[in-house]
Amino acid sequence: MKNILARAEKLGCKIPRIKSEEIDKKLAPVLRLIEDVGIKVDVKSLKRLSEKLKVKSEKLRKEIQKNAGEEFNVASPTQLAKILFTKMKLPTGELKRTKSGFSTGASELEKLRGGNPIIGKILEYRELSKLVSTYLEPLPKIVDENFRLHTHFGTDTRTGRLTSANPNLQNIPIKGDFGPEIRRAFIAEKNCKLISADYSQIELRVVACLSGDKAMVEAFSSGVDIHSRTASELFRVPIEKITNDQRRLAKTVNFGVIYGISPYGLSQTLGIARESAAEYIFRYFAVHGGIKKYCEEQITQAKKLGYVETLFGFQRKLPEINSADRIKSESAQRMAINTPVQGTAAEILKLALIRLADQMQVLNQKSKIKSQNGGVKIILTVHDEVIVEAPVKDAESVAKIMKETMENVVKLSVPTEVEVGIGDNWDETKKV
DNA sequence: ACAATGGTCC
DNA sequence: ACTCGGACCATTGTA
Repeated sequence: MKNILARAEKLGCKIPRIKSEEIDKKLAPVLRLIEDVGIKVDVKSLKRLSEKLKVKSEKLRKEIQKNAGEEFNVASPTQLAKILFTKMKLPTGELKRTKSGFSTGASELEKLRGGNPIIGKILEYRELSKLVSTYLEPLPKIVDENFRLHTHFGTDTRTGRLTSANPNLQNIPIKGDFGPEIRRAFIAEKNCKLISADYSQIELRVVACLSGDKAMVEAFSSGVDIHSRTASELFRVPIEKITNDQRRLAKTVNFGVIYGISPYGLSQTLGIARESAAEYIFRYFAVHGGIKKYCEEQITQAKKLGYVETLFGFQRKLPEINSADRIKSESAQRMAINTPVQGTAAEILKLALIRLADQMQVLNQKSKIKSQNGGVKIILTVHDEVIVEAPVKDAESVAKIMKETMENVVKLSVPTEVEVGIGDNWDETKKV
């Protein structure tokens, strides 16, 4: 059995000769610098939003209790379940169970929407209180004297990804009504811009590369929208006739592939029957034989050698793959599929960070940029994204350099496209 | 102090 | 008889 790097090179990839441990060693000082620089936050707007959402959520709490006809702790899943299912006798037919009773998780409550107006209010209450208690209240308390937040990165993950903690800046909201508003509070210093550069579909591109799947390599090389292409394959419809719903479903299937897809898992996230999910998977693998083969080979290797590895040699042991417990062995099988994908994508980003840090140092030594506003600085990274702060006048050229650098850090068998955006705040960098 | 539950991100 | 991968954090409720 050939290892993953040898296979990739046979497929035409140009991979720098560096091991994952070496990458992490070079990365350490880069991460330290990013942590020390930090990212500026508009504390006032966070506090303003916090107060606003607290008022809204308090109103909702009162309405919920009124509907329930009782004062109880809405934040307590046990008390909430008692109200919904014992007192109000809402239907529990299809609902998932927890150890103590019926689940009140969002995906379960979603099934009860329309059944009673209390459900929507609970979901909205949860959304608002989450934002307030996890982001809006804590973050302003931990900014430094320059209103900057300093995260702490870690490298001790099962796949080689980075972690971010105290605070975690890798799960700052982006969706919903208030996600963008929160991201608008992550701002550039005076006379500076934020530049965000993120790899487009990096994990799927890695799948294409590691598997050599012809249809997928062709899709990425031609530059079509990958989810629409998948939808066209699944529904056997020309790509121009794909509906939004079809594309959304195909997107979920594509993510499923990265995670080590199973009919049950896919049916859960799509909220469809297991049989339908199985049919989609069947169709997917009928078109993407190379990916099917990749999955099988990863499982075979894990069983034989006890581990799987990434393009740069990071290894993850998977002893449970030979377990008699099917739950455990199948879980290990999905890890065997996912770890090389997620891990390789992480390594690509790490290499990009190292190269970017080098380039920034060179840029800052060309005294022009240097003196003004402290020069160009990497201030955050979020799995497939790098955010830089740069003087306004340098923003355009820095953006170009970032795109160029990141796209060329490795040569996969498909293009590694990077999207860049410039703005006064994090949200703005994602627009246009 | 710790597990369970739930939720945010990529 | 039911898990789609990887993280961190808040709250509740039990120990």
